Amino acid sequence: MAITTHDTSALADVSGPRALRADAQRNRQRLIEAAHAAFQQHGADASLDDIARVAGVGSGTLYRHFPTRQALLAAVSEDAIAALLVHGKQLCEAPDAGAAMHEWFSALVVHITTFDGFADELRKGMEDEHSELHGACMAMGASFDILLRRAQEAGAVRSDVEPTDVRRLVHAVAHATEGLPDRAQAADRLLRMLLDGLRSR
Amino acid sequence: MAITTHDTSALADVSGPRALRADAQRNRQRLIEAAHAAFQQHGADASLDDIARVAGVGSGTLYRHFPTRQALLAAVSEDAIAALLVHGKQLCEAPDAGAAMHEWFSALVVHITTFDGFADELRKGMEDEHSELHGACMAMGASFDILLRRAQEAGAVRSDVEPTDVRRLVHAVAHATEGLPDRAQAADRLLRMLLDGLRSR
DNA sequence: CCATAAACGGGGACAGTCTCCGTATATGCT
DNA sequence: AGCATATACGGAGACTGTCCCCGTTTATGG
Repeated sequence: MAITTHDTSALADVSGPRALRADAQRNRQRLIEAAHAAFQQHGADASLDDIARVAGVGSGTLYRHFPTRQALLAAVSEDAIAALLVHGKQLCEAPDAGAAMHEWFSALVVHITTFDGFADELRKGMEDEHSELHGACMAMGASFDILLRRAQEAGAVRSDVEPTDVRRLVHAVAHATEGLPDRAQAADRLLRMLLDGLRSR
Repeated sequence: MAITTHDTSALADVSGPRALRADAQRNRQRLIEAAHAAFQQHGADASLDDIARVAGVGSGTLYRHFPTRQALLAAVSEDAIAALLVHGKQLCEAPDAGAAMHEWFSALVVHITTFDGFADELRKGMEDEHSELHGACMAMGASFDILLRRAQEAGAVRSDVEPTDVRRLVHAVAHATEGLPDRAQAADRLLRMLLDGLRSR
C-alpha cells in the first residue's frame, strides 16, 4: 500500500468530470441520433429500450448516459434550444417590439411542435426542479418574458396580463395542435388569433 | 336435432341486448364508483387493475364491462356530460348570446378539468371515431358551435374565426391549467383572457 | 504491455394492460 | 322447487415498457 508516486487523489478536481472514453462518446452520439429518429417517428414517448436497440447498445448503456427520458430529450434538442435562445437574444434588439415578440413566439411554437408529446414533456420540465429539461425551460421562459415585457412597454400588448399566463396560453396553443395533419399552419393560425386578442386597445 | 318448440332463433331481435344480469349490474356500478374515486385521486391514467381490485372484481370483469379506458371514462362522466348538454340547451335561449357562450364555455372548462389527464382523453375521443367518448365529444362540440355562432351573429365575437379553432383554444386553456394548485381560478382567468381577445372590435 | 478505471450489456424485477378459458351463478322454464 | 343454460366471473399469464444490477469487457496511460 506504499505510495510510490505523487498522491494526487486529494487534489481538488478542477477540470470537472474527465472527458468520456472514446467508446462512450460514440455510444452517446448514436443514442442521440437513434432517439431523434424515434421521437420524430413515434413521438416523445417512444420506447427507450427500442432506441437503445436501434443505437446498437444495451439498455443499461442508454440509462447510464441518460437517466431519464427528459435527459435524452434535452440532449436531442440541445442544439435547437441553443439556436432558439440566440434568436431570442437578437430579437431583443429589434426595433418593433411587438413584431419581435410575435416572431420569437412563432419560433418557440415551432420548436415545441417538433415531435408529438414534446409539449407535455416541456411542461413537466418547467415544473420539476430536478428535470434535465428544467434549465432549458427556465432559459426559454426568461427569453419569453423579456420579449413580452418589451412588447407591453411598447404598447403592443395589453399591460394587464401576467407573463406566466401568456406563457401558459402560448404553450397551450402548441399543445392544441398535437396530431393535426397541418400542424404548422394550425399552430400559426391559433397563435395569431391569441396574440391578436392580446393587443392593447 | 329435432325442433320441438317454436324456433324463435331467427326472429329479429327487437328489444336490443337484454338487460344485464343482477350481479353484472352491481359490478358495473361498483366499477364506476371505484373508477370515479381513482380518477379523482390519480388522474385519468389511474391503474385499471387497481380500480378492479378496489371495486372487488377481477380485471376480466372490468374489461368486459369497459373494453377501454375511454369507455370507463365515458361511463364515469356520463351524468356530468348530460347535465352540461342540458345547460347548453337552456343557454341557447338566453337573451345575451355573448354572456351565454361565456357561461357555457366556463362550465365546459370546469368539466374538462374534473380530473388530471381528462383533457387529453377528450381530445383523443374527439379525433377517434371509435372511441366510446366520441359521441359525447361530438355532442359537446355541437353545443359549443351553436353557442359560438350565436355569439358571432349577435356581434359579441369576431366573425372571422372558425369554431374548430376556438374549440381547440378553449380546450387548450383547460389543458394548460393541468396540475396547478389553483386550477379553477387559473382556468377562469385564462378563459377570460382568451374570450376577451375574441370580441368584435 | 499491463493494471485498472471506465463503460458495456442484457438478464430480470416490477408495473401496467388486456385476454383467455375453466368455473360459478342468476334466471326462466317446467 | 329443481334444472338447464346463457351469462358473467376471476385471476393466471402473455406481453410491453421501464429501469437497475452486477459480472464481463475494453480503452487508456504509465
